[in-house]
Amino acid sequence: MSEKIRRIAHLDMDAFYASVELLRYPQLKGLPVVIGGGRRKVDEAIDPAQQEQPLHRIALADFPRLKDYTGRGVITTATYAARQFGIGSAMGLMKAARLCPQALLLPVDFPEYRKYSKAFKAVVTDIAPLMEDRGVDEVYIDFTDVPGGQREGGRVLARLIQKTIFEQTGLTCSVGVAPNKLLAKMASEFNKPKGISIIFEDDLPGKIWPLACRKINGIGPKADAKLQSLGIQTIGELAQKDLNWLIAHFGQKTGAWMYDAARGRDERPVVTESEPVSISRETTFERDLHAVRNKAELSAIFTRLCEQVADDLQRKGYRGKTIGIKLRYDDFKCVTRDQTLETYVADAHTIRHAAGLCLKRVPLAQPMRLLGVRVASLVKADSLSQRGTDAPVNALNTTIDQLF
DNA sequence: TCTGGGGTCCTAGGACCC
DNA sequence: TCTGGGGTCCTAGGACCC
Repeated sequence: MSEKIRRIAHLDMDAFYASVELLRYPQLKGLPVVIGGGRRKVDEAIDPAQQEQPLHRIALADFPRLKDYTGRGVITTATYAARQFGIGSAMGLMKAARLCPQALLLPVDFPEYRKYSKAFKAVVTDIAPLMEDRGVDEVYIDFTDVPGGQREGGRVLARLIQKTIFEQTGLTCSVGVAPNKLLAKMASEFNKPKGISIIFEDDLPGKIWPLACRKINGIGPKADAKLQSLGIQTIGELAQKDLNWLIAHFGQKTGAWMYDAARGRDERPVVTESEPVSISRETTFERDLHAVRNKAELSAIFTRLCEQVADDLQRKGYRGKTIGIKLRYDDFKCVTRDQTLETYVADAHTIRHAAGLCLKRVPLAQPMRLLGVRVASLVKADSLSQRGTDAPVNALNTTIDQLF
């Protein structure tokens, strides 16, 4: 019997939101469909007489079209048929409407996607318990010690998971299995949709080095542009640079990380649980607002954001002591301010007060398009002193808590 | 009528302490 | 008086990801 080797899988649902919508609206199969905006905004694109109807009861001919949409918003997902028109995710809806006015427009329905997300993750953990959640449609799975996880480099187990997810949810996914997360993530992209890719260490020169550096999870547009300006296009070219050269150009941490990444090295474990670092709410306004001219409107939005954050904190059982705001001006420039309090809080009033002080430290002459409220330095509410929600957490309290 | 919302992590400077 | 460190916390900005 051969020795066990580390086998990490990355599983990525195929066109997740669109696939969930197609389960509900099979009549949309093959048509250009775009998902984006909220139901209310999308409603405005429907005949007023139909607006109270659930979408599934609206005839295909009456479905909202991209051309009838007005306002801000971006595309979350576009079906393959829509992509043929040059439409892609993160594109503005208005721009997409110019490219394909007749495309059908569906509102984003997060509760529905979450339902399917839970369902497919339950299938995964049933079969392989060491799963790391990477968002609504992605997970890492440690195959190493799972029965069958070593067979054919992980292909047998990947096939089983794929098949069971399809049986339970009707959704398809792609899986990459490799010696670590870095390579598994790249491998899952290889044969989309419904793909399985198995990568071993020896595959590095043949399958990884020809790829663009941008395929490395963690190299984004900025780092890629800088690499290109240094004459590096592929991961193979990156792997030819020595450590000190990379550190000189990208800094100690990033340089060393790039050096390892290009060699397919990554020791990060699959993490099954983690605590949140911050909780926030933000909103882009329907139109740009000005601190003086639109004071009442802004104030109402600001209060609502604080209430929502407070509600999120309480619902999830956290308190935080760093309160911050974020705003984006009409020219898309962004500023943040934050302030750390003496105590951990989770109530809307305290948050609103602290966030208000932050807002006062920011230039407000320019019209803005977005406002956000954030609470960080989180602790679990039940880990705090018993003496009620407002008990100060100062040095003395901490000492007492530790003593008893 | 360009450009959402919710996150994490890193850097870098200053304050303050040892 | 001058000369260094190291460590932690706080704050602002930015890259990146899903």
